[in-house]
Amino acid sequence: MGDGARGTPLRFLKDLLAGPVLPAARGLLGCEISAGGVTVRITEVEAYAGTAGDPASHAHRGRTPRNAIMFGPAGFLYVYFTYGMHWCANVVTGVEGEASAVLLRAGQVVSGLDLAIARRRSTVERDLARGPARLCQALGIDGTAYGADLLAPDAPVRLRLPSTPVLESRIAAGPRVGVTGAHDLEWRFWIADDPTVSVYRRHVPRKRAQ
DNA sequence: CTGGCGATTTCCT
DNA sequence: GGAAATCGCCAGT
Repeated sequence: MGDGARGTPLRFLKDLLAGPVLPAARGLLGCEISAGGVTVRITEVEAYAGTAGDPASHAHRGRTPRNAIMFGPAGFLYVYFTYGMHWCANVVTGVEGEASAVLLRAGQVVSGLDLAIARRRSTVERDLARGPARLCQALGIDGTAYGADLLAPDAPVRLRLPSTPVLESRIAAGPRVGVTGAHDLEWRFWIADDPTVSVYRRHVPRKRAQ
């Protein structure tokens, strides 16, 4: 049974996610994520290296109840609550214990448009999943989806490869959004010229900052 | 178009 | 107690 999966799209996706986080992040572009009757084509992601010297990662200071799922195997969903009201979704990547993950920053709603519009205030189709919190809202993802197996057919949140892969030449890279430090790392990836990619805003400290 | 700011809860020091 | 991988609304250019 296990050998029967060799060479299949599922196996390809598993291997992609189990590998280094930067190729995994690039490979997630164009993939489709489905939840709550809505499917979104991923157009923008950010890589986080977990414990491997990335101060911006939630796992940088070690395992906590919130980030525990990141320390497990690849292909599971890490969702976190932030700014008092927003949920954001990550795909856990790499090997067990490494805690790397890819933040899903934006996408294009490709099915379940009515449901997505109902969950969001905006009726502007381009903005339905433009931003990590908006993407979760459009898909109806919240804390109950924490730890979902994205590759299981009966999971509440599912991930699948694109029907037509995104060409490497169409992938753009830049610094991560909202991250206080590590502006030199270009670990944000998006599909060039896609209108659903979120607008880049450099992180501005609210009060005094260094 | 750009930039500023309030909302509101959880997590961690 | 303070910051946080954000968003939507507001004002000014």
